[in-house]
Amino acid sequence: MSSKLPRSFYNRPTLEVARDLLGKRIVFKSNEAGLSAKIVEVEAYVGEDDPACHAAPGLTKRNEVMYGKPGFSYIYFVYGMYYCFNIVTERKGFPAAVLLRAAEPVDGLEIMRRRSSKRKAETILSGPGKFCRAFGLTAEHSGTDLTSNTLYVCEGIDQVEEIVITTRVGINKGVERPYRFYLADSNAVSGPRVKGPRA
DNA sequence: TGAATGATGCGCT
DNA sequence: GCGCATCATTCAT
Repeated sequence: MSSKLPRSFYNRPTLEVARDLLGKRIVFKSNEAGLSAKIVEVEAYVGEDDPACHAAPGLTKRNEVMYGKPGFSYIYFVYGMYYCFNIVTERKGFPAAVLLRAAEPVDGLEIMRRRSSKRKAETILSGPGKFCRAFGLTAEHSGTDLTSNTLYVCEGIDQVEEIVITTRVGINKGVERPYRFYLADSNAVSGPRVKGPRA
């Protein structure tokens, strides 16, 4: 078992945390399964001044986790059927988080495949809704401490190579901000690619 | 291979 | 009511 990231990792500027999460491994242990995956695509949502951030309207019941301590999960329900998994960043009181958009299966592929409508490994976790469905994460898991032993991030296995920085996907406000990060050589990235060869 | 669209429910004005 | 940090399916090219 490799080393779990400490809370200090998350208590930093959100754009740095987002970039540094690429290549790391997300781990979820439940009664049903032990799952893990390599993070290949993320987006940053940074404070009340970021119009696309859920904290833009100020503190509400829904977004209160983002105002709390860094290193906790923020999971919300969207479009009537999907969940999105985020990691809270920066100091308590400053609302910011990193959305996990895509990953590559490492452990528990068969269990993820059973929960997915997809067959190929590289498509099972290629999207924020698909990631939560295959991992079995729901609103029940929002507010979980990522320094716990059930849900956490640990050091990556492979060396991180080229990182692409571009604009976020699926939003209508704050579209110009370059807050999306992905690994250029991954075939599991969900959204549009800025450049590069086709898979 | 890409554009359009329906599914489906919650939070907030 | 409307909009939403989505996805799978359907239809067109």
